[in-house]
Amino acid sequence: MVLKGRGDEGYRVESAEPTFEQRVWQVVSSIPPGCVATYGQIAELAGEPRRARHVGRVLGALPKGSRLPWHRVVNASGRSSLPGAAGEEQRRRLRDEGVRFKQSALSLSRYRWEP
DNA sequence: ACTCTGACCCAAA
DNA sequence: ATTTGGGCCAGAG
Repeated sequence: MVLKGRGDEGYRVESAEPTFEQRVWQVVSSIPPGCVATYGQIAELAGEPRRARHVGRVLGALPKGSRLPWHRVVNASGRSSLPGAAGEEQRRRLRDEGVRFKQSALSLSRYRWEP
């Protein structure tokens, strides 16, 4: 249970409805192996269309050894949005799940997760 | 209080 | 195939 101060409004308990961040975690964790989802798709599934960017921010804030399958999230063009080594790491993990790349881009029509 | 910057997206040009 | 402009808004300085 998390208590969060809000200045002049005292404290409130954050355990009732999940925050956007928590919904993102939930959605990402349910992407099956060998499938991918786009940032925009995650945002939409989390109930906040047009907030794709924030999904990226949430994922970027994940703790180092997170068990969340962050590598299954790619951008709308089927590419990794991570720079350099991180991007290669993501592609490596996806290849390990059977995803094939064509010049560092995968086919969304083929691998996109459809809940 | 304000500016800058994004693990983004998409329609239009 | 590429570029551009607008939408979005939480952090960091």
